[in-house]
Amino acid sequence: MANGLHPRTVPCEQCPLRTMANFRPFTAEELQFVSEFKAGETHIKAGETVFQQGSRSDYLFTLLRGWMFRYKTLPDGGRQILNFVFPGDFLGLQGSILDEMQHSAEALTNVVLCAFPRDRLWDLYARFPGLAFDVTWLASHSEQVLDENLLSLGRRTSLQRLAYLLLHLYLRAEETGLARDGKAIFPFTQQHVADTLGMSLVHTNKTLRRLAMSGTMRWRDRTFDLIDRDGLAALALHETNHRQKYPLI
Amino acid sequence: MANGLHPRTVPCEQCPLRTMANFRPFTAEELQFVSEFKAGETHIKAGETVFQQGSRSDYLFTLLRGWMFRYKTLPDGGRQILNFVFPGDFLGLQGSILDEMQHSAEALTNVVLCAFPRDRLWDLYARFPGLAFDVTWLASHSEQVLDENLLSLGRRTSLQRLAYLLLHLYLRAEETGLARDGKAIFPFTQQHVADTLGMSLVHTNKTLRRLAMSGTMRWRDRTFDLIDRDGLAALALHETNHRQKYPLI
DNA sequence: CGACTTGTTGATGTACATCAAGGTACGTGG
DNA sequence: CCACGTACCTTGATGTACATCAACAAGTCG
Repeated sequence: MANGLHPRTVPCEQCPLRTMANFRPFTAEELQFVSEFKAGETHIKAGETVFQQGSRSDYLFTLLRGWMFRYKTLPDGGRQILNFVFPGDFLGLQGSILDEMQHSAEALTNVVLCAFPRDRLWDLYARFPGLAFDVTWLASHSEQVLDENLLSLGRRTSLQRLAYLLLHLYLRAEETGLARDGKAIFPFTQQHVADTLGMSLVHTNKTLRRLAMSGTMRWRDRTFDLIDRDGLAALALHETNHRQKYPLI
Repeated sequence: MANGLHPRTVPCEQCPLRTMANFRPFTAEELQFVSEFKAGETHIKAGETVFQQGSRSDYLFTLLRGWMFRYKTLPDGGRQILNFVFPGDFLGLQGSILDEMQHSAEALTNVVLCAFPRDRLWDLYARFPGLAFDVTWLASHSEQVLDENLLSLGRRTSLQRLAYLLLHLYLRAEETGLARDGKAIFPFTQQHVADTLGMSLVHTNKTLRRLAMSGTMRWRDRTFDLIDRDGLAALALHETNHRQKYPLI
């Protein structure tokens, strides 16, 4: 396509996301508008990046298929992963609405994004308040996730942080159809986890080992097994003496 | 007032915030709607709290006058400050739009808030897309601040975090008319800073001491002096060897 | 009445000993 | 080659404990 977009492979009328539990049904008019608002798709291979910190993007995106993450880089090369992006999530709204991006986004798997031209967002607000409301809901919801991550980084121990993150990722994956029956494919490495939790790779590895010994989960070869959901949640949240409950950690 | 709100002391037509640089001018219709949307004011004394984690609030708020902060508490009593709230900021949008609050908000000074009934937010979206757009803008903007804080907590050293936070607070204060000529009243204690940056009070104190020795700022008796803006920014951002530049830190 | 002590509290400053996390180096296995 | 695993030593951050200082209230005495 002339604008660099891929022609659509999925008509909005048959969007697989619409059947997910956390999506409200669209009216016929809304559906038609969205369908026409969608300028095309962006297909990205694992490891590639959608937009770069400091650049402008003409489009807003919705993740249709795959895993991504948003991150920031420091001048010294350090990377902080801000959050993981799941199907249905908005991308590109964060860096205020019209300004330069203050973060980058990278694909963990091959990925399909729906692209919406930024300069027509105003139309959406003017003509479909219900959709505008949804956009705000998404923004405020992702803010809540960031709040929780901030709490993790600031106040939880490395073991708690790790337990919280893995549980959170599993639950999000389950919500979006990327996991079931306690099993998920996690398409990221320990380095990604380290960059999310603000700890070194080595320490992440050691902590992961300790967490595995609790027997609440297993993560090997990209495969995550949630064995004891409540146990993992307890490790994430409570300030119990873990060594009493799990002498091996 | 029957609903527990204070009658308005400031008519929206003369709202002092409207003259601030970062506010776009309202149309007459918008102004009239906002004025009628505002159910009243909430007056809070320093140290009191507007809403509590886990509670529901019937109102959305805009901070009209004073300083506040949002925070979360852990079962063990730990507190993480999520961000500081300045005049013009929204409060109560974060905990998704209609659900339970996932955080609390406390006043650092005596404070005046404008209260808007949550259940009429839909009206705003339906009738004033421009205002709806503004709401989204505010949400996405505060998300950007959270991104930056996350980067701080995850990847910066304690000295950098501290420099970044103080500079950020000063700049926000300046934007909102609470500071000028490099001087501001900071109505919070070292404990607040510690709870924001995820470090202990003792270590905050030591780091603050080191930062003061760089000569880029001074903070004593609630008074903050920004002495060398660029120097402080450099300490916050660059990974230079600070001891070369400021042998005393 | 006013001035001077005394006690209290909250914020800040400093000195340890202890521990969690980092960094480098060098393994393995696919 | 890259992701993961582990050992070693170093550094940064914590926690406890205690000293300082100012603000404030209560009480005492000239």
